Amino acid sequence: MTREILDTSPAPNGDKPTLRSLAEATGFSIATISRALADDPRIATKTRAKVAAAAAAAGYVPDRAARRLRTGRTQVVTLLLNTEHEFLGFTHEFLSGITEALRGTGYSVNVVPDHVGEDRLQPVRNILRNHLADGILFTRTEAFDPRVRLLMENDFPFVSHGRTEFTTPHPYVDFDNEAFARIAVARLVERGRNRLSLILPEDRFTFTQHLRYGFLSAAREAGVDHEIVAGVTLDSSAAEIATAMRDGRSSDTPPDGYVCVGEVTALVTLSALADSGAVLGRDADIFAKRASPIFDNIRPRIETVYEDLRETGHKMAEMLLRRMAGDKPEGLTHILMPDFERLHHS
Amino acid sequence: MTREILDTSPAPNGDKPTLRSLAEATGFSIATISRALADDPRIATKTRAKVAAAAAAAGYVPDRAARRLRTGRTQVVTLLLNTEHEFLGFTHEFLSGITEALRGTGYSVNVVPDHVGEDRLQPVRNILRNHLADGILFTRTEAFDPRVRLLMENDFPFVSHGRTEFTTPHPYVDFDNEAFARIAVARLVERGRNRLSLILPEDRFTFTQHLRYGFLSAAREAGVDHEIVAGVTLDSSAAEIATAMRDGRSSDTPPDGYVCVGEVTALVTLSALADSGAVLGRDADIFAKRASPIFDNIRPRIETVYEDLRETGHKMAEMLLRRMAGDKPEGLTHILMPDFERLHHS
DNA sequence: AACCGGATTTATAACGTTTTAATTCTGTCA
DNA sequence: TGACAGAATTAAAACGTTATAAATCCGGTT
Repeated sequence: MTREILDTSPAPNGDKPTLRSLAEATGFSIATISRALADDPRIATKTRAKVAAAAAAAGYVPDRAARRLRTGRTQVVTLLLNTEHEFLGFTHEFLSGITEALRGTGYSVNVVPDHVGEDRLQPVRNILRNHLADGILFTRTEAFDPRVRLLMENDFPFVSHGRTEFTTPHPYVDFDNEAFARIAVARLVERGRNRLSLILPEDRFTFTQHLRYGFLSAAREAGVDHEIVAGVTLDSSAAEIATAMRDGRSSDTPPDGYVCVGEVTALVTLSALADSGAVLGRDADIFAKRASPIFDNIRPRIETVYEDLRETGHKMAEMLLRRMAGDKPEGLTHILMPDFERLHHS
Repeated sequence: MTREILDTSPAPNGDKPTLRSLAEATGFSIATISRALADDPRIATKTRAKVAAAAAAAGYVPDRAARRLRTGRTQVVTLLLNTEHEFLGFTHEFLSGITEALRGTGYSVNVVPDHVGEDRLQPVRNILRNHLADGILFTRTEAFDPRVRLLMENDFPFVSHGRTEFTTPHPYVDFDNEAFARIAVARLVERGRNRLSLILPEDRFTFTQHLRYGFLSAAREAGVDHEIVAGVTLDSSAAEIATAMRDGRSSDTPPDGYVCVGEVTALVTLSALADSGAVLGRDADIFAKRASPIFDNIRPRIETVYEDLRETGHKMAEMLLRRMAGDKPEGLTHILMPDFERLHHS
């Protein structure tokens, strides 16, 4: 009878160690146990040691729900992840970097889809309103990204992948896309190319401007012809990009140097060249940015530079940890440089 | 004075609607509000309507921490994700499928790294012990996967990507790798190839056995020579695979038909062929499985079949939802077939 | 010997839910 | 008129934590 009544407690409990069970085991009160585990100096050192031992013996782990309810802290980091387009391998490397940095910190990663076409603010509002996370990471940052504005207004910890043009500083990790574009132009010009072509991402993203500026100014400085392909972006389908490429090839003066910001674009360019009878190295050259090792095995070989997304994710998560711990946003920025070395990434 | 004391509540609250605030607003008790929102038939229909209206007006959303503490349900699904190796695009497509299926269900995805080299059981134990999720998804399933055993013992909801050889049924989604291997062999043989070669994943994974069986039996039936490359697996570094490939090419009777289970292997094979002076279509052919659209733009073209990982993730999440809702594991299995159609995946 | 102050400890009230057991309302029937 | 069953509501406890405010303890003074 009695056991039936007791049995109705919501969590079967079993024997999960809790502050209460530790209190009973050690003879101290729940409050003392709690403080001792937090290493509160008001608790006698000897007591703290005893409690720590008991906790270890019982394998005590604080209940996240209870702590969260009481403190309002979730111990969760949300990643707003674009699930439409991907830079090959982006998601994998990026996410791996994040989980790696968060390992052992007690924080876990929560993935929420971010659709560029829809309202990008909605998931953020949801997180803010219901305190669904202690911090946010996101990608594909826009020049005046509304998410950045909203999060700054609420003084909510976040790190963006990519800069913005807001004057107030905020934590970010970015790749130096301007430097990439300049390097790409320089290398192609060195090879004697003088009609350069570039396909940009959508205008809204900040890095699009960096790429444009780097490409245009380097090309002007070098005094070579150059074009930014119209009507198509990095996120266009492979088929659309292929069509645009073919159109370009059939011009009287087709480009002879291609700067490719993504792997898909690079492959499409490569196949468009092959399909139009042009020979790489003779009729044109390609310089591409890549995030995965596959280009080591693409033939003909093309020159590439590596964007380390694992490192990017790692750095972003580290910064977010600091920000959540209360650090001021000021110093928390990092810019990764194009990497020439990483040629034989396993 | 008084306001200072009131101000010490841990969550600033602000004006976040809660059961209590709804109770005050409507004049009903907290218990009634709770039941009304759950559509409990014991509450008068009129009352339920009033409460629903008030909740909607206030934009009430139940507090996850409180509900979790009370009920023990987390509303979280954990994905054990391999962060070492990746099938190109695997993570992105798979994760997208999962989040898509979970959209609007109130469940969120939590990503926890799974290192095949280390103890794969540890994250699972952690989740079970501390009730960190209501369900688990994982990949790279082994024939007698200890995670499956542990989860079944605890009657904890999960869906594996890949089958096991346990006799007790459990939910899974798998790709028909045996069919893939048979098709690959058949196509290569049709093209007149009679010395086939295959690089397998590590032996521990169930799908390795399916691939092996499909390959060996199809090759025997067709009466062609065949080999499974020794000393190297799908997860070996590109460099190691390349070396093995080159060794194979320099034999007296090099293979003339390659079955490639992953994209990296296919690209390495392609580059090894090119580097050794062999011409695709004349000296050898490749048949590959792919999970991303890039092969449309690889030249020379190779024949491929598509494994839809977005669909895989979607199905797995759907099944997990059913399982968490209490469905029996019996019917919850699904096997995806190799897809020939998906040639121009955007 | 009573007392004081700093060092330790503890009772207790939240945090926002769900749910058991009890209570209050209805209208009906004797 | 009063009792009563059924419908509708509610008080209160609990989930496991943290933190406020109050209560003990102890050695050293007066």
